[in-house]
Amino acid sequence: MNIGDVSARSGLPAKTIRYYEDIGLIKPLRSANGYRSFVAADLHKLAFLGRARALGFTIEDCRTLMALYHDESRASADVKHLAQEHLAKIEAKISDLQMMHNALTELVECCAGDDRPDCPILSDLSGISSGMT
Amino acid sequence: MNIGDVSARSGLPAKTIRYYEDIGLIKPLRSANGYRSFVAADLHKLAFLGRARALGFTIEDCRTLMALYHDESRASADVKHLAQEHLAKIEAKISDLQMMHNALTELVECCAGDDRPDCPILSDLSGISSGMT
DNA sequence: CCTTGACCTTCCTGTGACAGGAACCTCCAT
DNA sequence: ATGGAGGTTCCTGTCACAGGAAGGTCAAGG
Repeated sequence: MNIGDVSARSGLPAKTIRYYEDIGLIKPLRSANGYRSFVAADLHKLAFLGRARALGFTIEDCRTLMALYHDESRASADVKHLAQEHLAKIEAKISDLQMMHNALTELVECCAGDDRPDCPILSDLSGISSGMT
Repeated sequence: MNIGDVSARSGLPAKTIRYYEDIGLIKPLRSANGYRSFVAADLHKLAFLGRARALGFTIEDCRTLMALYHDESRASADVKHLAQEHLAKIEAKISDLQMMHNALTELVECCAGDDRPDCPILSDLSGISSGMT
């Protein structure tokens, strides 16, 4: 199977698949013409990677997860631990974004949004302490 | 004022301040010895940038916001519009992260986390359709 | 006067996970 | 033979800086 087919089946761009080979996540064989030649196991790995990436795991996490997947003697605790650390990072990001969202929403609600120049958003950015809690 | 003082007062790393000059966000004067020489207006701009960045605005957004701030004839609608677009992006990111969080939380909760190899997280990643809703 | 150390300068590289595109090769159908 | 759709490698760009090398500058202490 060529990269185009694999791309269509896995939903991953060909660029991404080549990149994954570059960094050693997959090792497809080569045909005589130099084309990458993918087998079912490669497809399976790519699908695994696609799902792990969709859950937000980093490439290095993916590498570890794949290693664990292929390690018959793994402990599920290791997987769970990795996932929990990842969850903590997600929660931190959500928290950051939520705080930005709250602050920005309040400012937006205070802005008239008309053709006059007065703007609480700019006032806030410029360092006016609004005094409102 | 030298970059170290400005860094301490603004809370921005010296690296960041130099970068902001590189990309034209600030234009501090130079002393005879080649050191950057910051005045109050520079400090004010950096504080503005720091707050805008803390709200998650991109550098290009910051550039626009500063231009609007210095434009006496601006319409607050323009500022509000920019902020609302940014808010929409924040909401999209939160939504993405929230979905990851939900999916991952469910998987983590189903994982025993002991020394046995069986792991629903890996099963899911490998493509097992759990059938559970 | 000399040195030490803190501060400053520029310049180059690396980050994460690819996307875009150039230049070129290969295959299949007509 | 040719045209077009695939494939290949390689280089650059993204975003907002961080890290570090190599070297210049300044004030204080011996």
